[in-house]
Amino acid sequence: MPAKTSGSRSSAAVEDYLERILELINTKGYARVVDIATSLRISQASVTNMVQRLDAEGLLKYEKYRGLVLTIAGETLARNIARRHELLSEFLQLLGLDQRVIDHDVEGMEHHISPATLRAIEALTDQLRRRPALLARLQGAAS
Amino acid sequence: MPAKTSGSRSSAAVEDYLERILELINTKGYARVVDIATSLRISQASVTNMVQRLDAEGLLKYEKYRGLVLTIAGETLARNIARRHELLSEFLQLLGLDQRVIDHDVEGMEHHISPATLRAIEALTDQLRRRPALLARLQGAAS
DNA sequence: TCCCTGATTTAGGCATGGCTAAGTTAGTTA
DNA sequence: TAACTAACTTAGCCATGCCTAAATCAGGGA
Ligand SMILES: [Mn+2]
Ligand SMILES: [Mn+2]
Ligand SMILES: [Mn+2]
Ligand SMILES: [Mn+2]
Repeated sequence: MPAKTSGSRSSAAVEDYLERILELINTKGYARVVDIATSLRISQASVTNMVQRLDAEGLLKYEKYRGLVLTIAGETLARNIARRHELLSEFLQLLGLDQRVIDHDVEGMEHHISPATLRAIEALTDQLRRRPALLARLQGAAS
Repeated sequence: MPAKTSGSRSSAAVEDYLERILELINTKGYARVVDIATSLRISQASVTNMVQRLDAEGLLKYEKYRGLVLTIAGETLARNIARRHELLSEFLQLLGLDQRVIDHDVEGMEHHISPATLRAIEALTDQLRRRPALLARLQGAAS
């Protein structure tokens, strides 16, 4: 595994971990292995493994048996994926989709949205919010 | 590897292979290992491997050193993913995004769109086509 | 018919990201 | 302070997919 200065793109798994870790820190103040595992519905062993990898990649600081904190790089990535999640979710909510469907689809789609696409969907969402009539016409297709 | 009667969800890789195979068959009448490899930019060895797996899963019929044909199940899946690709692509084109960005994002997103979301985006696309004014207001954010 | 060569397959590896089972650690509690 | 236990780590596996290098096959030309 190279030193990973800044080049390599993050995988969907890495993004999901960082997103969840940030969320846990924001809601309960810390993110322990067991919390992350429960939240992502994977084993504690898998979390330990990934956390050690994220530490090696400089996305968080980890002390064995103790705890972890995101680095600036890690928090930046986490906020970025969180934003994609949030925006996509709002967009699909506007279309009247069932929240379970939204949660499922967004969790996958969020990893494949480039900045330009994100901006475009954001702009569209803004416009749609001002056009309830148009949105009403969409409801027939929802969920 | 279980018999795979019908239950297990297809992976993104499987969907990409099937989509490309169908496209090759539609454009040049057949899909050879070398064509699939070139088209997906992966090695011929990887294609042979996957093709044998798809045969085992009943998604296509494969004769070693000869050729392959999609089964009904395989063609159904292929048409399904092709449709998701097409629809997402049209939607993003409407938003004025650069085609390279679209191709890249769609290739990833298409694997995470459930039927309900697909219908909703389809309905939205239909409505947007009739509202050039609204779309014009979006162009500032594009690519 | 025999050979050449492009197409294909096989063999062996590697990275990612999961899992279970079996220890280890450390904070709480008696 | 000694032990209990929840949290954590380690060890060893597995599936998915992709790779390169080394065979093998098969169709067309000499
Ligand atoms: Mn996700
Ligand atoms: Mn997410
Ligand atoms: Mn794809
Ligand atoms: Mn596609």
